[in-house]
Amino acid sequence: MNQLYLTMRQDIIEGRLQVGEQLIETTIAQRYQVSRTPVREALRRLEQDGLVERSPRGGIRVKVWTADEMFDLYELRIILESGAARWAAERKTRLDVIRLRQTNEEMRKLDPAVANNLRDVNLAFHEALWRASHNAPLIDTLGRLQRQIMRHPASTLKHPGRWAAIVQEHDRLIEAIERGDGERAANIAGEHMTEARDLRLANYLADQDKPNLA
Amino acid sequence: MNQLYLTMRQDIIEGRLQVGEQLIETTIAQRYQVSRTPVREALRRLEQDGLVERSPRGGIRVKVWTADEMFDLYELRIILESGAARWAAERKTRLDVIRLRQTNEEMRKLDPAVANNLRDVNLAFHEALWRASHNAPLIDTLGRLQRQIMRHPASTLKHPGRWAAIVQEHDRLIEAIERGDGERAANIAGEHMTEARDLRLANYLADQDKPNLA
DNA sequence: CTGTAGACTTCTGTATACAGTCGTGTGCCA
DNA sequence: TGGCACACGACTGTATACAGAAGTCTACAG
Repeated sequence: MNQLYLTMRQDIIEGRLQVGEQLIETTIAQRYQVSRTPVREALRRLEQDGLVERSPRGGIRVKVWTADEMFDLYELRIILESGAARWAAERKTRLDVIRLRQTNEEMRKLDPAVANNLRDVNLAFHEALWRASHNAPLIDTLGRLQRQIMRHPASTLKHPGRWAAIVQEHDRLIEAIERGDGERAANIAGEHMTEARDLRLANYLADQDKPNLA
Repeated sequence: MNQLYLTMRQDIIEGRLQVGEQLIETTIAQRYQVSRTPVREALRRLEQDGLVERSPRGGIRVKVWTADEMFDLYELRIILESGAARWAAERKTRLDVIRLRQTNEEMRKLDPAVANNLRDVNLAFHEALWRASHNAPLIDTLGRLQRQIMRHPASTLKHPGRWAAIVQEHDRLIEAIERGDGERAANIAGEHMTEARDLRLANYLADQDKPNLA
C-alpha cells in the first residue's frame, strides 16, 4: 500500500537507516523526495511495528534492541510458533501441506554456502506454517514479530550444518502436522525456535563490540 | 498521545461508531470538528490495531467480527496469557506480587450485581499479570489483543457466581506465581482464559440474532 | 563568574488546497 | 433496446502553509 512506508521499513531492516538515528520529519521528507505528510504516516506505522520509537524528548529514533529485548522477542516467538504448529496440525488443508512440502523442497535444493536468499525462503516456509494455522490474528502477530526480529542480520543460517538441520526439522514438523499430531508439532516447532534463539543470541552477544552491526 | 485516536478508539469500543460503518475521512473530520490530517493518522493507527479494516473497494469500515474470528482471538489470548503467567512466575519482583494481590483484593470487595467497573478492574488485574512477565513485546501484544476483544460487551462477568469464581482463580494464580511454579501458573491462566472464551462465545452466539449487539 | 530571562530557532501538530483515481450515471449511437 | 463512451462526482493521496510548543543560546544583571 504505502510505498514510502515499505521503503523505509526495508531501509531500517537492511540497515540503511542507522540504529539510533534521529528521524526528523523534514529531513526524511527531503531524503525521500516527498512531503512531510506521507513521512508522518510512515513513521506512525513504523512506530506501531516497533521498528522506531519516540524518545521522551519527543524525537523519533530507529529502535535499538538490547540483548534482553531480543531474548524477549524470541521467547514470544517460541510460544507463538508452537501455537501455530499445533493449530496447523488441527486445521490444515491438503493445500497447506503441499505448500509446506514444496517450500521445504526448495530449501533442500539450496546450497547455503552460495545462496543469498536463505532468509527469504526460510521465511516463506514459516509463513506457510502460520497460514496453515488458519488463525488470522496469530498470523498477523507473527508477521509483526518477524519484522522486528528481521532488523538484525540472519547470519545464523550460514552456520555450518545449520541449514541441513533446519530442513530436517521442517520435515519432521510437516510429518507431525500431516498426521494431525498437534502436541508433537508444537514441541518440534518450539525446539526449532529455541535453537534459533540460542544461535542468534550467541551471535548477537559476540557482535556487541562491533557497534555498526548491533 | 493522539487525542483523536484515543477518542475514536473509545467510540469504537463502546459502540458509538457502529460496526460496519463506512468511515469517510471528510465525514469523520466534520463529526469530530478537526481537519482530515489527524483523522488520517487516527484511522491508520486504528487499522493497525485491527479495529477498522480497509475493504477491497478502498473504503475503511469498523471491523465486524464473526464468531470464528472471536474464537481465534481467544485462542491466541489463551496461549499468550499462559505464557505471561509462566514468565511472571519466573521473573516476578516482590512489587509485582503486591500489585497482583492488591488488585485482586479490590475485585473481591466489589459486588458484581451493582458495580459498573467490573471490566476495568478485571483488566487491571490482567495488566498487572502481563507486567509481571517483564516481557515488553508480550505485554504490547496482549494489550493489542485486549483492545480487539474489548470491542464487545463484557456481560460474562455478570454471570451468577462468575465473579467469585474469577477472584478464586486469581488467588490460585497468584499463589503459583509467588511460589515460582511456572508450569502450574501457565495451566491456571490457560484454563481461566478458556472458561472466559467459552462463556463469551456462548453469549456471542446467543446474541447473533440481535444485530445491534453483535 | 554565575544565574536568569527573553528571543530565536527548530520541530511537531493541524488546516487546507490541489491532483489523481475510480466508480457511476447518463446520453448517444448502433 | 442495449452497449459503449465520456463526463462528472466523490474520495483518497500529497503538498504546503501556518500555529504552537519547547529547547537553546546569548546577554545582562547581580
